[in-house]
Amino acid sequence: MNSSDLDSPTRLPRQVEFTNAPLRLRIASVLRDAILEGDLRPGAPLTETALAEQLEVSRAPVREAIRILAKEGLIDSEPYRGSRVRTLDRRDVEEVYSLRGLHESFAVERIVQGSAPDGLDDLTEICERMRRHADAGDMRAVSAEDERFHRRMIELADHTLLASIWAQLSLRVRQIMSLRNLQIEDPHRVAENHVLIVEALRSKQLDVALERVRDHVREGTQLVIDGWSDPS
Amino acid sequence: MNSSDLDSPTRLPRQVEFTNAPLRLRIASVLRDAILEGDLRPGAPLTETALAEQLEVSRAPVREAIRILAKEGLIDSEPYRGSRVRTLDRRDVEEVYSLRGLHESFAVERIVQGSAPDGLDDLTEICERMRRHADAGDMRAVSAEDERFHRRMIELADHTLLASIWAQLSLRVRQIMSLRNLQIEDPHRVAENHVLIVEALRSKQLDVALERVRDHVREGTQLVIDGWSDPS
DNA sequence: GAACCGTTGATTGTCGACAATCGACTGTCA
DNA sequence: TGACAGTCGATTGTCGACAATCAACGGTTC
Repeated sequence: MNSSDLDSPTRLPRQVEFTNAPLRLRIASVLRDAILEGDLRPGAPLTETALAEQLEVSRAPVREAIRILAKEGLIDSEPYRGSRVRTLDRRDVEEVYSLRGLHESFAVERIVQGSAPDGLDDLTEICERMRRHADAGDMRAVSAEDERFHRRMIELADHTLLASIWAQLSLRVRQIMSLRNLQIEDPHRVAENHVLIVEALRSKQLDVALERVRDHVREGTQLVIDGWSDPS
Repeated sequence: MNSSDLDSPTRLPRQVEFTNAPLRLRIASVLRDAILEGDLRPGAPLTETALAEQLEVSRAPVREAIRILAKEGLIDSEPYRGSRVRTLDRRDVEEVYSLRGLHESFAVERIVQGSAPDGLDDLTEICERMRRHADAGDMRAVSAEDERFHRRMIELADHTLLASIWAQLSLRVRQIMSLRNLQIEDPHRVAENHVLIVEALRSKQLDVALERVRDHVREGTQLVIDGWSDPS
């Protein structure tokens, strides 16, 4: 398997540290990226044989990679029937975002209760970078920092199981983001929202922090849902 | 693969409908039960070759079964190093139960908001059975109904993603239950607690319902944590 | 024409063999 | 003695071939 398979243009330069990880993980990574970037559209069939040929590996690791992604919720598999990229309807979007809100709220509670005041500095840093990118009009970079912000926030909750569930949700969120039609969000407003959350966390105002996180998620949900077109 | 493998005494009579499901699922089921019943203790190594021989199948489906259980959080796998039944320390227990509380609370919110008033009858039925078993002193049956109660409650929240995450948590809870040293819970009290929850749901008193669910989970947590001995 | 029933092609499921990796062991050398 | 390189055994990783399964197709029968 050599890179630049599965997709003609640029792909898979990052994460070269995978060099001698098990093949299944590398393949899973390739497929995951393809799905999250929207190169593999929902409903697209993933047949083991075809993928194995394209990637020039045997079916075994491809098969395992597909299973991995199935467990991550990015792929639907049916015994003896094959696998397809999972399709997302409005209900799926609502479910993902509602649970996202739930878990972020939980994280906020734990952060306010717990100590770890220095970890908040990381969040502030991310906010600053986000604002700089917003000034530069680099929406892509803003999104990247956005994701980093929330992941770091979850980490600060110091809860392994929460983090692992969050990781799954986060994948789904990314898939949704890659599919939504329009992304008309004011980057400066986004950056400001995050600053407000950090401030509330820092001053340990639980209610305020919860309110702001919920607003933030609600806002994102609304934006995505509004522009959503179901695969009907 | 014939049943009564992997464990000399009685096992695997239930779920015969699996007859021609893929082998990996049947194997996963066998292993899952073994772990959940405590037959496979935490830390026990699971080597593909050995299991394949014991079960008289090839390594491929065993391998996939192990992967399935790894994703379910019952097994720890390390590349090239092998797999072991996951060990649980006090922190794991706290994490599992805290998330359990979070998700049940979320379910309660949705049930109170949503319609589905007839689904609550199921819960009432389960409570009645639970009480009967409590009268008969059949603690095992009470536990079974307990689990059924909570699963049904989650279903009533009508949230697919929640249900799937809950299923994972539920497995962990069962593993914990199978390992805890003592189970000194008054069955009648347990039954009564569940009745109270249903009443609050029926009258749509969100705050009351939430409080009761949280108390219920907190009670269970305390009971388990107190009798917990870390693998040190 | 509709229900039934093999056939067929595509796909996944299962298998046994071989390769790659890792940790532990061992023997050497300073 | 202690550090280091090489070897060895155990285990997982990968492979290609064959078997099982399923849906769709087409022919047969009534």
